[in-house]
Amino acid sequence: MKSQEIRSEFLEFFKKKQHKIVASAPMVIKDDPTLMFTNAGMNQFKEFFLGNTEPKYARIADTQKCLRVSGKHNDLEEVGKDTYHHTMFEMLGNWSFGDYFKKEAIAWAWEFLTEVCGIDRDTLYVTVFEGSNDADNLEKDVEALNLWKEIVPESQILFGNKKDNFWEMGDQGPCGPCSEIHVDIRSAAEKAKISGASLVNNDHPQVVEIWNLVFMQYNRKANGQLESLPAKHVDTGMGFERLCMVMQGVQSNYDTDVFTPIIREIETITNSSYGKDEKVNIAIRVIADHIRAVSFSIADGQLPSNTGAGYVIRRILRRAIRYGFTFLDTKEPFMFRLVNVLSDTMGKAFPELKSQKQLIENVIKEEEHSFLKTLDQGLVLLDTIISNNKGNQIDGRKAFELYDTYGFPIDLTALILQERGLTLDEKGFDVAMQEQKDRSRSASEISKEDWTVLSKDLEQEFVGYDLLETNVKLVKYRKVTSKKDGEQYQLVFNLTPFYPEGGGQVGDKGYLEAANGDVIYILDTKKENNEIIHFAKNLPKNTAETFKAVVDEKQRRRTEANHTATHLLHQALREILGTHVEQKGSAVHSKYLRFDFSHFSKLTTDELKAVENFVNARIDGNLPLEEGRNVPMQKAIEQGAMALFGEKYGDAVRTIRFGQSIELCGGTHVKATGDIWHFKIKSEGAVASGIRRIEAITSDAAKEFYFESNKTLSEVKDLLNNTNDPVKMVTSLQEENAKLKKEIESLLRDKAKNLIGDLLNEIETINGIDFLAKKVDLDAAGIKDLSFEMGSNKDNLFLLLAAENEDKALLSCYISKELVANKDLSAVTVVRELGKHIQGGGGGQPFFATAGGKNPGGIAEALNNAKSYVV
RNA sequence: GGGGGAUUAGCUCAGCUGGCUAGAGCGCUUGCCUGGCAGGCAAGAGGUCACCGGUUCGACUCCGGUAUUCUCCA
Repeated sequence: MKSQEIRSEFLEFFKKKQHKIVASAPMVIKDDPTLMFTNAGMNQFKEFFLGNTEPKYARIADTQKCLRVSGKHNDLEEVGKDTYHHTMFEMLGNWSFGDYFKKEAIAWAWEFLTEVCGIDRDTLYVTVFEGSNDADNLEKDVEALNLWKEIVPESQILFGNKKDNFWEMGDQGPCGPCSEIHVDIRSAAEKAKISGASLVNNDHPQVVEIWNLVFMQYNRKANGQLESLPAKHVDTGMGFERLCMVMQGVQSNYDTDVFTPIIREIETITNSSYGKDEKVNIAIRVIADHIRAVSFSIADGQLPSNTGAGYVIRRILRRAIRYGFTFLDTKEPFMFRLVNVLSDTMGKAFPELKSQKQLIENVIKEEEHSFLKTLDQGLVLLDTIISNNKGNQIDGRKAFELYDTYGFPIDLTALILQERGLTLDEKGFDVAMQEQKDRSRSASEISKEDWTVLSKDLEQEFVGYDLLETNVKLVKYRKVTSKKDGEQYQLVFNLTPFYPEGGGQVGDKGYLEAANGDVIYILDTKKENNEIIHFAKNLPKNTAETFKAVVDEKQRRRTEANHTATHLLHQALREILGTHVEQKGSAVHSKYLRFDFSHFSKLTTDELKAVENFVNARIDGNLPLEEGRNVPMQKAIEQGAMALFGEKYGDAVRTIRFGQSIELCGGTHVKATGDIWHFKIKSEGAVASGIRRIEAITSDAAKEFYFESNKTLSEVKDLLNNTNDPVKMVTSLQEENAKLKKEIESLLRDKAKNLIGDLLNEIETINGIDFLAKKVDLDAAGIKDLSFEMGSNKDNLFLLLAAENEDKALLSCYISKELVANKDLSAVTVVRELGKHIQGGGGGQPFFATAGGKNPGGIAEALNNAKSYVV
């Protein structure tokens, strides 16, 4: 069976069991601070398990793209070395939210594998949780055991410990026992030698887990205790690539038709072959895996960058480039050429790959380019380190610096050292790395207390679209402590006018007012697992009373103007540049807006002007806001609303329309475009290959901008005697200035010549040395010029010049190089010794030195004593 | 968010421990030479040494801050 069919058979199977089939959520997570990427099929349903939101369907099934590269599940460095680890993979899953439980989950899993997929029953093993004797004191999962006994021979049922058979998504949150299904795909001969049962959960590449059925029945609290969940859920996950391996009768995920087209392409592009040399095999697997992870992330709108999720993507891409560089001898960008075949094979199930193909290629190519440059630079630096090194071990700290500051991969360093017969001080490197980690951790340490729940109000309504002020009651709160912000309280209300940060728009600020007039400031508002969390410095004294919640109106109004302007800008760009323009990021603050979009070249001045005019024309039109709340997704799309890739939308969406601009948007907007007042682009530039950024201002900020530039202009005009053409005036002033400068220069040159002439005449010859000590009326630079000029006229010159400037004394001494060499004279000693008379010190080079001092009265004395050096 | 590095001519970069009248290669301008292959020779223009402040007789160089950017950690 082809992988495409396996995927659709799975979805079809559960559709028949009354499951709603939903689309994969984006792989990059945007509204959960605890997680950067979707790392399990259940992520998009987390809020249902936590009970923050009521699910619309009790049964759901899907295929979810996942990425495991950081945090608890970190497989990155394993990928490629074996045949079954991946960064990105698909997770097939079926869910029950308070609906069916263990009985159906077990029976259906078995039915799908044995009847739909036709997998031999004798090759399957199942595991059941054995219970635990630790603090949790959990019982054996007898319920699951009995259910399995009905369909599987007991010899194929095994017991698993807490590590393998008790699933937890993190330190806190829902959890429960699980049953795994493993499959033994070894040859008959090998099966005869060792029983499959003894190899389950033993990292055998051909006895692998393919499906995990999790039975969520507990909630883990911050203090580590478990409490029973009111409604029990089922969460299952089956590795798609592994299932394909079993179904296609091959021994490795990389031999399934999910990967073979990519591998063939790598072989062609890099002129290598898979299956001969293990080092090459590893490199090819790394590249085949990573190109998927990176391409999907970019399609989800996450570009490689140097922070957060973007940094993880960059690291994955660089790891692949590195393997190519070392083992496939690729010294030019090549990964971007794989996007084509990837989009051909997976574009059907994931259309974002097809529509974003050009962008994905551009971004990857650009990254490859810059990393190859980093490698080049690193190779040079490593060469210098090696040639300056004594002994045959390289200091670990040096290697760490190379890695930390210049981004040169440590394994490449080790490899190169090995080739040259040197060793790396790995301990020193590890120590330095640990120090770096400790620094980062202590800087970002954050501790959260358990929520104090005051009432069980499930619906936390957002009323901020209509109200900026309303009475609220506290539902729950907790204290969080971090090094950066100190102690803060997170507050959740039954309803709130505060907009939580999202869709690029910043969270609202404002305050809470108690009945007695006490005020608590709300510093920021964010969304976490579909709850609106308000950040405050203090906790109200009486948490039970009703508060007046007031949003900072000025900031909100300005932000709204910028948000609406962002929509109009988006429309303008698509209208003027073309429909290839897609939003790639957006930041809406009260002071400015920032909009990133896909476009291939720099905008011309004319285009920028046209965009500005387009937006301002719509502002002049004073288009009213037409808001649709709870519009069915399908209907919104039919109306022409723009949905963004990498965003998660529900079935009912909110549409925002101003004239012809319609977007799906949860943000807040002006009542009519006239409120924006004016739109002004401040800058346009590139953020990545194929991505441009526009920064702009509106309303008060635009007023301020014009006020300021107008003020400057009037001041300039004022200075130019109120001319009505300041540009012409300044141009002619500049020309005149340049002319005058030249004239002054030549005059000064003449003057210096005369001065030099005079001074040359004053020189007395003492013992064959041309000597002169004199006070002149010049600054330090002038004296230097003069000295060097005179020095070029005389070969045996001893020149001491002094000057007085702003109550300070300056001495400078020039001694021709011949004298320095032959007579053992040094200008440095001269100025140091004579400097005493002016209460100062100095230095320089043997043939020219200067000294400064606080006592101009001593200049005469210093000049008088100069002669002693030549007599 | 935290650490480290970088910012010098249009471009790519030197400039050690504070004192060199801030340099090189490429590019540019001008002139001359020349049957070519990045033509040769000569002359020249081009610098707020990122910005602000401090230390010092003296800062491209040292210290603090800001901006931009690279990089590592989270």
